[in-house]
Amino acid sequence: MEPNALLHLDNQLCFALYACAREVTKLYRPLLDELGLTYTQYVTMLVLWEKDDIAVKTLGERLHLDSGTLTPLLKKLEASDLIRRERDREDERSVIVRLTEQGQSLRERASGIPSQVFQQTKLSPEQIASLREQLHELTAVISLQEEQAKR
Amino acid sequence: MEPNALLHLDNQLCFALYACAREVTKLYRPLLDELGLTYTQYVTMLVLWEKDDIAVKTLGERLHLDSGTLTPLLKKLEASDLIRRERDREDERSVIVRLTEQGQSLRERASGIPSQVFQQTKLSPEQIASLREQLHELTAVISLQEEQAKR
DNA sequence: TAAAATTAAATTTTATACAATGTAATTATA
DNA sequence: TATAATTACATTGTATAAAATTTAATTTTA
Repeated sequence: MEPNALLHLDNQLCFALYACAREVTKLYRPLLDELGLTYTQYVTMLVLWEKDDIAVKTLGERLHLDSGTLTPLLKKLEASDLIRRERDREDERSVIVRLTEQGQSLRERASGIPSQVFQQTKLSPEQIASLREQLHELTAVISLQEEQAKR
Repeated sequence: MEPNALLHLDNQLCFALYACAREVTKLYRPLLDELGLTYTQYVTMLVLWEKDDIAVKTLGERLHLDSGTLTPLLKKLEASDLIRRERDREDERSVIVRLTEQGQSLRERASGIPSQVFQQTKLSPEQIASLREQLHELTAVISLQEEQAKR
């Protein structure tokens, strides 16, 4: 093997992931601009479109994001009238997020986005699904490691 | 098919990538802390360890990063005495980056990192290689799309 | 049940990302 | 060859990310 091949950029899975994730995000930008959303705001809305009336904590677990990222992001979505934030009366430590009418209806305008991006990837639905599952598994393994590392 | 299944978070390849990339980066953090590097600084050093004496432009193409990200990052690496930045005398528009002695020698301290991370992924070398190649291909396809979109 | 521990958000700090703009140097062209 | 176009980098502004700290609320426990 070549000397130090393990340190070569193109041999790093981490870099392949890092670069690919950013390129894919870039594909969304022009589409999301029309909705007035950033990519992170978009995935936040995806979660809420599936089920709103959830705590910031729950959102964070779903998105792998903590309050340092979510709090300002949610305030912006609230300023755009897409969501409302309200303290949970049962447990005042929690903040509950719910969609406004506008937030609900934005879903329709977003509904065409996945297929538009899909076309640009030039991958088959099977390739997409396979890649997605490999990544989900890897993410799950790593999340578990990090969970355990905390103890 | 379920209504709007295309908009479900777990069906998005983009989110699988986005979440996985961040989790993998988190795995590196404790290891890179010992070297005093952030993840982006680490991949920058990987490029330079392969070949230094290159322009910021070249670095950016290799890393898919622009000067808005690289300029401050390189200034920090210079402040840490790992690199030097110098105008190209042949073409004063370019800035050439080269490793210092310290930058060179940091390579040895970094050499064990890839295998340490590899172990934590619980993937076989073949699975890693396969996933990496799928991501490289997808990145290449998308980069090409974006290249063409500019015209 | 009062004190200690835990939890959920918010805040602060540091470091990316990237679009848009500015500037200086270089190259192309009328 | 003067000027227009291009190029490389730096700067500015906006939006993440994530660690660390703070605050307020809730739960556990001695």
